[in-house]
Amino acid sequence: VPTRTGRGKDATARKFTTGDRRQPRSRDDEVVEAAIKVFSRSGYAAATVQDVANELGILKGSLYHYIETKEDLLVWIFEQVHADVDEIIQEVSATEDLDPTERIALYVRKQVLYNLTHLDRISIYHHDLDALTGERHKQVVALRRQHHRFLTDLIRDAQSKGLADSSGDPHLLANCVFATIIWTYRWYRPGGGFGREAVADTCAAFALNGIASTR
Amino acid sequence: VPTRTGRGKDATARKFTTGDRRQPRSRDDEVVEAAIKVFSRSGYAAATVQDVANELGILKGSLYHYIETKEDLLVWIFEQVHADVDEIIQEVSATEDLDPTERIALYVRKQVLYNLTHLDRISIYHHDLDALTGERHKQVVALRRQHHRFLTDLIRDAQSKGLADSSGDPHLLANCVFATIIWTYRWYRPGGGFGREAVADTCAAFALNGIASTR
Amino acid sequence: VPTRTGRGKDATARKFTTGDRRQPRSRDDEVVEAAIKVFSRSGYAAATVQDVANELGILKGSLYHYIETKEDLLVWIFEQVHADVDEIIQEVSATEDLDPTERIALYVRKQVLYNLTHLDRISIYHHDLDALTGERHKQVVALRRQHHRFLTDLIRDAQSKGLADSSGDPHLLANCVFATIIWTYRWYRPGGGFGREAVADTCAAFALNGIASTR
Amino acid sequence: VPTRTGRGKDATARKFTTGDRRQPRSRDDEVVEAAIKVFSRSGYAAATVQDVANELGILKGSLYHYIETKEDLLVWIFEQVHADVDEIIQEVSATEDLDPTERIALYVRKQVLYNLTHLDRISIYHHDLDALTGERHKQVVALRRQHHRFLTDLIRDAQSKGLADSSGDPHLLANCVFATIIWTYRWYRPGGGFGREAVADTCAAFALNGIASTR
DNA sequence: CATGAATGAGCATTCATTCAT
DNA sequence: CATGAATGAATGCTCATTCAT
Repeated sequence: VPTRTGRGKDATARKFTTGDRRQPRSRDDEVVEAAIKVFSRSGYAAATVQDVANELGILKGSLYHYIETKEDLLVWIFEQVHADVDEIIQEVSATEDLDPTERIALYVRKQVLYNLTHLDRISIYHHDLDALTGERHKQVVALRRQHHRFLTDLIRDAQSKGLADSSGDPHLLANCVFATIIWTYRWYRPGGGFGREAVADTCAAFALNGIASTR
Repeated sequence: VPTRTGRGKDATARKFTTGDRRQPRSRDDEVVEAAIKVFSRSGYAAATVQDVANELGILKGSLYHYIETKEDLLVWIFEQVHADVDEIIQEVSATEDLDPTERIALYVRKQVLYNLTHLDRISIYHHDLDALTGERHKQVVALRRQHHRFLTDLIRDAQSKGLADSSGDPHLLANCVFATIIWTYRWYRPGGGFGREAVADTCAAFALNGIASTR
Repeated sequence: VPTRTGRGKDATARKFTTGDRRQPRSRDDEVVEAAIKVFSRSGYAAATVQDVANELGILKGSLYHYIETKEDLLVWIFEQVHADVDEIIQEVSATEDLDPTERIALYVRKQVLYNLTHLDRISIYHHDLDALTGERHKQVVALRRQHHRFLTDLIRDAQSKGLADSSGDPHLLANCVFATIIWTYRWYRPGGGFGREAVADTCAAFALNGIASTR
Repeated sequence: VPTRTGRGKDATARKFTTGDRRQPRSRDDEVVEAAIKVFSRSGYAAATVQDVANELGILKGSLYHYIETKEDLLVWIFEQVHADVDEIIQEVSATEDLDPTERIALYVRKQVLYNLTHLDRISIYHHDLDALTGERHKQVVALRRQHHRFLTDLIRDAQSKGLADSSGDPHLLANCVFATIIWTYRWYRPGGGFGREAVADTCAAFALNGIASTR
């Protein structure tokens, strides 16, 4: 396992065109998009820099005008997903007049919808974390811990308000809810008979019930 | 294209010492064990045959006395896990006097316990399926579909008996239950404060509630 | 079986600088030339890709910029020889006012001269045919059959015109003539006392006499 | 190309059961026979010791009870062929009342018949000479030079007696005659329509005519 | 920006050979 | 004699990365 002393090509953090904001699509964006397509197909380890270059219609050597290492591509994908996922958490936090369970349901729905709409990114995000090395890996783990805490707090809140069964440990339950959200990337097939909304609803209901108080 | 024209190493299928049966540990078993250790650490793609050989304390070339391809190691791991997992399903099926939800709870508990006890194998089993090629891949996918069907049938049964909420599609719910079971391999850390039994109980309760009829 | 799924290096067939046409020598040509030198020394099977790279003064890995497989080198050599040999046949066919035996003599002379001038290529061409696999092998065999037929027809023609002994089967005699032509690569040593022209003359006379009507 | 300092396993030269002499078939003979079968199929370089062991129905390691190196197998094959070929020359020399051309014809016939009857050995003998290393290689080359001289002398004799065209150099003509004899191993297919005798006759006639005086 | 030749380290796999049992 | 596990060197091939043009 190589060690990599993250000395980014650009001191300033890259700002990717994310989500819906329409901007003139930069070449950097296309590069990440190509990497997403390729890595989601074969996995980061099995994918080659050549594959990404092919997807872009340029030569392997030319790709190195945009990246310094193959891992850069992975890092940028993670950054992009993180930006999107953070935004979801912000939106859920900003919504007013919700009790904890309603907030959890909203979170699950939104996150599942995002996952189903960005299956490729999310596959990489959850499948290839361990391909990140050194500092990069630590950073992502730290961020995920934050997400975990966000959900754990909501669950604890729900429990204390009697809206959720208090016999389960909030950490364990949070993991179960995350399982419900995340695992979708492994089984959902677009155009396979289930609409995204239906899946999001079912997952939200399942998770909600899962932690529900069984009065 | 000449590759792989018979002269197989052993026509008869290998029988691995699986589960609890204590037998004189064969070298083949040690090989698989080493592969499990190595692959679970770095992933199949990133792991090298050299790594496995090192783990065994032999040379890379010597390992080829036991295998024909690196993929063989993966296949054998899958076979072993499959044997174990099939057995769980058999046991759950053979248990008498259970209503569908009780049976689901038993299945979740048993399977989660197995996963937590064999985190390494299970990581590989769920992480590196796509590294299998051709016929092997198809076979595993087919077997998993059987497992999916086993659970789907139980859920449908529970719904028709009023033991589960009928508003969710059994297929989607089965995926959610599997998520709960499987995802444990990604977050559970042995010795991290939660006992296996506690986790199994929580997961089973979560899954049960998840599909339960709530009123 | 995944091997070789397209993404070929170059869809268009390579055109090698063959025979006398003097052109700016392309790197591809140098690669083939190096392969010829190496393979003719030790035989295709015993030669290593490393050897060819050494001959070129580059690293083994660099050679793979030009080839996809070691076999490619062999194929290109065969293509080159075939182009040359076909041309000889064309020239012999195009020559006017020759009776069959004169045409045979011309063919033997030309072909022997070519062989002696390109001993290295021809050694490979006749020694390592069986190293070609699959379709490639079939193609070469088919082409050789054409050459065989060309000569057989000439012999038959000569026999029917009373210019050759009719008691010998044309196929067998063609093989004997080919033996005379081809085997030169095994015994001729440049600078060994015999000039190419002298050898060509002797071979032509030997072959001609060999099939000639003796009375 | 490795260098091998021939320290034979047995100081005394091995005596193989050759030709028709019926003796209790020793295990050594079987080993050589197996090697002949295998090497003639795939060539010495491409054949593996394992292949030979398989052919014998024993394990690779066991084969090393009979040989010291893979090359031993090749050497023994060469020894066997040489014994046979020498015998042919002895017989031709011993035949009385023959003029030089008759003697040449007899030699060609006998040798071609031998080749066609032992295609496998002969293929190896003529194809894999260069796989022999060091002293062994030199010895074989020396022996072949003797054979060449035997034929050259006959041709010179015939020329001086006016039985052959004197315009061709005896050395070159000898090579042409050898070509006719040897090349059969490359084109003759048993059961392919031509009987061995017919081929031998044609070759002898071709060679005879080839050197004949064209008065 | 892009090209494409070159690097060099690494990888899966093969195989002749050895040797304790 | 035979086995089969082990060796160790080599081989074909891949690929991330560099760089002169």
